[in-house]
Amino acid sequence: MENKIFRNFISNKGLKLTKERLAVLNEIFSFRGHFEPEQLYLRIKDSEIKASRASVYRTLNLLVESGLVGKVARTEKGNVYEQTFGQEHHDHMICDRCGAIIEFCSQKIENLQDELCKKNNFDGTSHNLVIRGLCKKCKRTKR
Amino acid sequence: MENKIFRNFISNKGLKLTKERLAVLNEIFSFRGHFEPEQLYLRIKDSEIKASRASVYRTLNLLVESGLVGKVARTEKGNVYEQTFGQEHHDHMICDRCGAIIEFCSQKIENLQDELCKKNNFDGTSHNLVIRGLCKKCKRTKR
DNA sequence: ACTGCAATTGAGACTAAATATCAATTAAAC
DNA sequence: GTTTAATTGATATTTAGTCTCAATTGCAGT
Ligand SMILES: [Mn+2]
Ligand SMILES: [Mn+2]
Ligand SMILES: [Zn+2]
Ligand SMILES: [Zn+2]
Repeated sequence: MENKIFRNFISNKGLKLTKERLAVLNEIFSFRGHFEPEQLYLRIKDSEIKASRASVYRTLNLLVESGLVGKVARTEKGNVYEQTFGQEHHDHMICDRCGAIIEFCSQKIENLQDELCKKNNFDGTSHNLVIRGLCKKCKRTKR
Repeated sequence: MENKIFRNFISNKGLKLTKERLAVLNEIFSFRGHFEPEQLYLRIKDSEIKASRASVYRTLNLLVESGLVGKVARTEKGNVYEQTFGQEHHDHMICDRCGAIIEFCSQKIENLQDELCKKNNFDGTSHNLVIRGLCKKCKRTKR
């Protein structure tokens, strides 16, 4: 399914459907959850059809552009991504100490955002809400 | 005023009030708006009392810890900061076509975020909400 | 199936933000 | 003034991500 959408996206842009791009796509959609480019590359490096670090980064950008993958946040270390196709929309809390990521979704907040867009004559298509702080565990071990 | 708060913070932590730290503080509070560490350093390098790049970064962290300065966002390029003392908190809508930035603040959303943090046992210290789409002007000229 | 060619790949060079090192300096407590 | 631990700054280091470019490959046209 995501495969079909990607093929469509690639062909629409006049690009080529390479085995490396498919390798990245398949690796991402072989599991659920958040991931960093480097980790993704390490997995692909040891898989059947490999792709270089450069290709992983390049394909990742294409996937974000296609809407199949989303950039969750930019942490101290780097970017964090997740598959978005077939996933419920949600936002994130990120622990500044251990990097733990908590997912949440508030329909009330979503509605208020829509309201604010209307009030500002803004045609909102996407949003990104990240709350930072300390997770339950790290809050206890503070200082 | 911010000067006094900083002195207090420094002395409470058993640190030293150096001319370099004061130089960074004063430079930041000499203007309003967002800034990047490198730009700040370049300004300080040419000012009366100088400070090295290392000291600028180190002092910036202290200022964030003290609450006088806030980390606005982590962009592709690096961190963006702003003075928070005496400033109203707000979030942003960004136009994907022309880059226009609309600032807004919703106390209702803020409250809902606090609620969600409590529910998740998360000690939230900051948040970042960006809504993307088309601004009033670009919505009209669509495609 | 063959050809032509622009798009793509990958190894490694490169960039730049941020941190670490450490000898020399300095704030401040006594 | 003396003492001492904190601080500074020049420089080295780290590292996520981009860039380069010769070799390769997907694919449109025949
Ligand atoms: Mn998520
Ligand atoms: Mn806000
Ligand atoms: Zn944590
Ligand atoms: Zn616009």
